[in-house]
Amino acid sequence: MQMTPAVEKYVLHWGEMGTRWGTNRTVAQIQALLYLSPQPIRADEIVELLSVARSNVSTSIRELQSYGLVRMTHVLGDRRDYFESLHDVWELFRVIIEQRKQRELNPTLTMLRGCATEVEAEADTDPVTKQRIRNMLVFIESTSDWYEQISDIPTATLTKLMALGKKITKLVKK
Amino acid sequence: MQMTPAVEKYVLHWGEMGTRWGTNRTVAQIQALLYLSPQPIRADEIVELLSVARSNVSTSIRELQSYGLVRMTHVLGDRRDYFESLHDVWELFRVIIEQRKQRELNPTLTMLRGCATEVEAEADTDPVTKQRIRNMLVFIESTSDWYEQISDIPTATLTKLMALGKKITKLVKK
DNA sequence: GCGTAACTTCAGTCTTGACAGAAATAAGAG
DNA sequence: CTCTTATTTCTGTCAAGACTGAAGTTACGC
Repeated sequence: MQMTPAVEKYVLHWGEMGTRWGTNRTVAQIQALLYLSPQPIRADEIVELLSVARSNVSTSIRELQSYGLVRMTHVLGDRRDYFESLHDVWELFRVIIEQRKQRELNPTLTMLRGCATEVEAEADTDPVTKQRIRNMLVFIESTSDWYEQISDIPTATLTKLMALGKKITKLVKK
Repeated sequence: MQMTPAVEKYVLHWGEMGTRWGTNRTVAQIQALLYLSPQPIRADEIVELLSVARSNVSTSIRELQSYGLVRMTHVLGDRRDYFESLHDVWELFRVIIEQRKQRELNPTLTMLRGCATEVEAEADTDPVTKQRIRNMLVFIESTSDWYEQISDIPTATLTKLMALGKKITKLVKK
């Protein structure tokens, strides 16, 4: 793997975006690097390429592994660890969405269900407020259910569905 | 508006989630409060309810307004500003997604297009890397196009579509 | 026009979390 | 069993940015 200007641009931008997506710059940069790399690469190479501390690479890779975005591999006769990212973009985003669902949607669902029942008993809560809580619950619940169903549709089918775009509404209009 | 236990729980959780979604705790808490409130509320009420500084409320509301999530209203004979959130959950999320698209997807598209052309000229870039950049570009492009088309489908239609779930694949399979 | 009420901007403080470097652990090789 | 190499964990530092309180604006009533 070598840092051509285009690769560098990609990695830096990805790092920037990573900070907006709830992870930190280094984690996102490493993922970008592994995504672009034709071969699995070692931690010490990453240290070189990104100019970050070895310890930082270690913890960042651990994070990426915990998300299921990065795998460790080995080379015969070499005891150092090699790493590679998922390479299929769809698969990549499926994993990311799944993670976000786990960490954001599910806790919110729990909270909303709690609120919805709790609020029934509260006589001093405005009915409008009660309704708003229910509306949000229904929304998050259906988003969650929808995702649950969509997540195991094969990539090829999803691509076709997306290509349909708004034409898809014709199905439901009639 | 009054802070019953359920409302408090909702607001606190929403604030927590807000930090993950790229905004800060107070901004998200205020949005939650305004969403739940049956009537528009004043800045000084928010100060009371959330125990934050007046200045903090001021800047947070400005941020919410800039996103298009919150509107200012007035009461006859009262020169203080009142605020209310969008109340339709679908509308709310449409606005949020649109914002994120602007701030994340669009810049990434620009970067990827730049990289894709730039990389063509680079003889020392591995063909695999080149392909990976193109793949990502295609993915983000189609996501962006898809959203563009979906975004102006009316709520009622979208609800029906989502209710279909994976049944929708039948359309494309044949 | 002066005083006051509503709101905003600004400057400094505090908190959070990313990161580096050092110390600790593990795992082979001889 | 000791030395070396690879990796991880820990601790302290630093920077970004959220938040407060004070100073500054604006606009309205009298």
